[in-house]
Amino acid sequence: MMRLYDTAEGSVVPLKLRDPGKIGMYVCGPTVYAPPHIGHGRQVLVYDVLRRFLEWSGLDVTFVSNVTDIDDNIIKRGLAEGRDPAEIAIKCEAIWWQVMDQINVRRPDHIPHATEYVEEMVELIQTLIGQDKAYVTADGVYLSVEEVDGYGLLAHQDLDNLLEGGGEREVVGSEKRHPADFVLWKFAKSGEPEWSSPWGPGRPGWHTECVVMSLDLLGEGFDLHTGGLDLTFPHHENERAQAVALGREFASHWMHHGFVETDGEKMSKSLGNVTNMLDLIEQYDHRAYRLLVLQSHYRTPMEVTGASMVASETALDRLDTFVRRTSVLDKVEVPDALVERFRTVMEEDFDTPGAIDLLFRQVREANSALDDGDELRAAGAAAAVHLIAEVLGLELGADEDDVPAEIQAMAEERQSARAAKDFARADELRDELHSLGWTIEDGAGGPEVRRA
RNA sequence: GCGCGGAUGCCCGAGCGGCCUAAGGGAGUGGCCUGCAAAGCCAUGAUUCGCGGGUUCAAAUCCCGCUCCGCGCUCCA
Repeated sequence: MMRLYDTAEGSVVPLKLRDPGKIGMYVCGPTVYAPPHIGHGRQVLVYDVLRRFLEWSGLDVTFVSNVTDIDDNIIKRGLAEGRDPAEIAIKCEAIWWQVMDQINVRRPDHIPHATEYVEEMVELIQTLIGQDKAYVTADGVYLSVEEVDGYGLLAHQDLDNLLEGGGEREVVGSEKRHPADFVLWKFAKSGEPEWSSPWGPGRPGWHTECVVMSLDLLGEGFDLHTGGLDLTFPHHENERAQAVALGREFASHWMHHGFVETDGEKMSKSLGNVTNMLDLIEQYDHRAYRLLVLQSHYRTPMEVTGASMVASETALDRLDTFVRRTSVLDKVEVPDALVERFRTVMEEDFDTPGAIDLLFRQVREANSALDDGDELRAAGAAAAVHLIAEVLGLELGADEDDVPAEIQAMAEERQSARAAKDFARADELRDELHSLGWTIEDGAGGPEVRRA
């Protein structure tokens, strides 16, 4: 039984399922107005791994992640660059999926777009107005937060506290009934994209999107709602508020992941620590960031620097070398004890660092066994490594390039030189191969040539 | 100001009352192996867990105060 920290509860609790054997999860997806950054990267990686693990556990997972393609940020950028906001959204979404493919993040089962759900959103707002839980003002339609039981559940603060302090929330000169009331429908200013509604042309508010789409695709009382820590309030609070106002059961479990930090150091390409996923993938092994994300617990802040990316790549080399070394072993079943350890670790608040720990221990176990000539023991540990890596979405053992004839010839010449104890010539050839981008290692089974 | 979370070796990062003489990864050092390397293995590395108090037979882990950092209270993964 999976246990997860629930933001509403403030503690780790069993993840209860509405329908046994099935789980519906809603992951707040991107607003497509810029390329994904490493924060998005952590987000998609965390939930991609969770999904893979839940499926491996035998659950039938419905994974929904939206694309926000109506938003102030998109409009703002369109205005600034004199472009059609819709075109920006389409382009940015294309880049998003391109990045997802490159980092081996699986596509959601459903990808609802805000633009496809405007009618349903209007309907929802209409219902709320009919119940006098929402009201129309000069600039839009607002939800009356005081009508909502337990508003502040996720924020862990009451309404008064939420209003004090640093926020720039509009209070003075507003027609809002309560300062915390939030917008469900924004009337369009001239030049802005608009959809028609009974109250006037405009666009839906961000918080309305996700309630409508999650309830539509996953149904009332769905299992798991996730997102970044920053979405807890107001976004998720306000989604819930609308559902509660409507008298509908919303998500039963709230999961939030921590932020990515960069040591106060400016992230820049020249420093080798970049914030943009496109640059990150270009500069490092596309699996390196996944491994890095996996190595820290999803709820704690995580440090990303060029150095940690390089460290992650080196660890990946170790894993790839291991896979190469063990590929000749007979395939055996993963020992039950290891399967259970993996499951136990992961089920306790999604402890991926614990899983990575287990993974590397098995690597050492197998290498050690191999050094001792115990292939059977090595095969079991190696099988565990493959299982864990697969469930975590880590692709190991990169494809080997074919060795060209001339490279092969040089390797053979080196071997002859070694046999003749002409080590000077042998080392010369090894250096030459290296400068051509090839590595040669003398293993137990003879020299092995591969791409450096 | 209020709320939530973080501070652990050279770096990343687990641990969250006794199994901690603190996991795992990366870097370093010594050794085995190797013609030399590489890979791999073994060993080594925090007597200490931001600071100051306290509780306890026992604290990195609990409580109080403080410092610094992040997030939220406005759009944000």
